[in-house]
Amino acid sequence: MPPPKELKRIDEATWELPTSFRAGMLVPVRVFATDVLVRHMDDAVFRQAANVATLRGIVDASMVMPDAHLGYGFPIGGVAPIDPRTGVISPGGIGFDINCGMRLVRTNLTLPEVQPVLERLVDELYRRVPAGVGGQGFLKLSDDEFDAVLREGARWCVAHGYGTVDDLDYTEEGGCFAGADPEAVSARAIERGQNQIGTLGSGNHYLEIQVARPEHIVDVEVARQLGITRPNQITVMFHCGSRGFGHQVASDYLQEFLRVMKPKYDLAIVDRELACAPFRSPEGQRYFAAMQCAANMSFANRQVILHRIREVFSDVFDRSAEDLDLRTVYDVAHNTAKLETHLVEGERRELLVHRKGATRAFGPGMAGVPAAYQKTGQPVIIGGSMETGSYLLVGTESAKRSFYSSAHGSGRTMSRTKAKKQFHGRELQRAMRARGIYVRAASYGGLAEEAGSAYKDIDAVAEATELAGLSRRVVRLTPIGNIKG
DNA sequence: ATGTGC
Repeated sequence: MPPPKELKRIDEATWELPTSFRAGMLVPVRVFATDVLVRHMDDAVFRQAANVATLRGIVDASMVMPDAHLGYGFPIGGVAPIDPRTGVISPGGIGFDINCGMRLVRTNLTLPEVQPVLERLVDELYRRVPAGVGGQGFLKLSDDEFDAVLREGARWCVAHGYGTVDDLDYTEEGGCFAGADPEAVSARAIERGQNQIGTLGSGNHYLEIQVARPEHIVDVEVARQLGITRPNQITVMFHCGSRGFGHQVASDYLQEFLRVMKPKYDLAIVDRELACAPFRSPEGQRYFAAMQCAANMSFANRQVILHRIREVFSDVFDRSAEDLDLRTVYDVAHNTAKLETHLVEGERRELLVHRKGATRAFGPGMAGVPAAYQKTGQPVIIGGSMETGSYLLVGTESAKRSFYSSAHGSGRTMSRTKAKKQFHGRELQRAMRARGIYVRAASYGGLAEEAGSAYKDIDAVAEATELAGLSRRVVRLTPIGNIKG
């Protein structure tokens, strides 16, 4: 389906849908994408983004990132800044997988050192990082310990031997959202999440061994400052979130919001998937506190996964993790809502920025960017499909136009069902091995769903992200080993 | 995304 005829081009990679597009729109829809990406965007994305534009308290625009696709209520790749004094908080604008995010880890190893042991490395990682639906971790936490994880996130992990202070310095918010309150979390969510720390999950969650080929370095100087210094340097990237825990938190509050929305707050919504509550209401505040628990659970999850990665590399290379210089380049969330101060029409305003399938992308010099990256800007990670590669980028000053938000991945072009029919897991695994990518998967059906051709062209997404001014490319990372959830 | 849907 072609994009709606009301969509007007503003510049090379920016488009707008005016408020006349549908009844009730308070602000326009702003789409950041190239001509090709806009033409291939599911038309449901425009409809959903227009629905988001009707939410109480939305400021400036309902925004769409270059990799956007259909989501629950909001598009995946959607950004909505909402006034916290007058507006709402909506779980559909954050996603079921709260603080789903990416972590990039660098090593001082290069391809010739890793190639001979690649299969053993991937097999060991597959053994030590549980993947798949319902996967349970090695960490058995007491009720009190899990409570502390929800309050402290990755900080708890580092305090208990799973990582270094350095990891926290290179994690968004230091790996801990400050307002987390476990009192706001249901017993059922805790039951589901308690044994899931250190697990990858399923769907498009993965753990990947990558190589930074010299010809794929876009900005040598920035790459150097981010620790990518050697030709064919090996990196490890993984993508996962808050597992059943975040899913339960989202489900609990969606139900509650649907009950109270109309009778208690006279909130009318155009799609029930946009269920929301006033941010300042008791229900809104409790969801915000529970959502931050899930964000912290997710930071802890990625921190423990890194600990396992260090153990595996250390075993396989018979060298310490310090000696292998296994360091976090950055850990960044792409499913959150955060209170941030932004400049709107010359006025500084505190806004609740919903980012769903959208990466925070702070520019150089901004508070919240690690000291070592103050000059480069915050690292932004765009995860591609397991066959094609991923990008490391950095935030820019010009990203103020998206409230400092960027793309987060490739975005699907083919439904999971269609991909499963078209591809076969086992064959795909064989074909990938022949092309130099060794992949282990929790399920062959799940592997088929993640075939590279079921996704948008990652190069096109990264290029559009840069053209729209949302961030700047640093290096493209190519997979050589992959663990699929 | 998810002990995968009403």
